[in-house]
Amino acid sequence: MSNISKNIIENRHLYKRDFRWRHTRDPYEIMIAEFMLQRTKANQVVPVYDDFLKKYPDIKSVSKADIADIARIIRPLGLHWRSGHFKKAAEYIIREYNGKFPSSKEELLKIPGVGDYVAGVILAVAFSKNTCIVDSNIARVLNRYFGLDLTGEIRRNKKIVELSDELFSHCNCEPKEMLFAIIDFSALICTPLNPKHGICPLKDDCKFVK
DNA sequence: CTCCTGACGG
DNA sequence: CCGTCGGGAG
Repeated sequence: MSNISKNIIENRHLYKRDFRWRHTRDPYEIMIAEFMLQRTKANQVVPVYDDFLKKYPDIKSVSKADIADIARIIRPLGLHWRSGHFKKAAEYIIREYNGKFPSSKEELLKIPGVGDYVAGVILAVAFSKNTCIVDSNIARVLNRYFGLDLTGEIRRNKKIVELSDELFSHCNCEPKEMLFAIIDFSALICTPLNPKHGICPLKDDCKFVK
């Protein structure tokens, strides 16, 4: 495990991506990005994220927003039922926490629209807390690397969750660095179709290649 | 056709 | 635990 963890960080330059939402530790800006990124490609989110923060720069402005206007802004992303989450989450945080984000997973999970993944990202990025984070990409990488041969919806598989937990606990870096590194690795190298084995820094230890 | 930094209701 | 939501890109 320390091997894959180390390799993913050290070869970061091979698959580095950069996004605006990675330059903030403001939980509000992180939450907005994560809402938009659910089942959605990051490049697709870029212009929408800019538009959204321009109109709704802080949590108070969203709490007073017109949901129809939010829906209009995020329409290019699909999954339009998400538009309600933005306002409900903002209202909830203002009502329960006077506008200041809580820093425990238990509390974060009570925020409308915030599930296991978004809560984990907020903890890791905004509060530098090492927590288990599993998305469909991370699950795919671990499934392949360790030769688990799982199919279908593998994100909630117990073994995958354990491995991800180990992966993050073995990283001697900010948890967000591991998060961004493995997501970029999975998006650019360990792709769903036609993974790029030729330039993959993990191929020597990866059971999927063999 | 599959897939995208998932969350929710049933 | 499982089906579903969704537009856009490849």
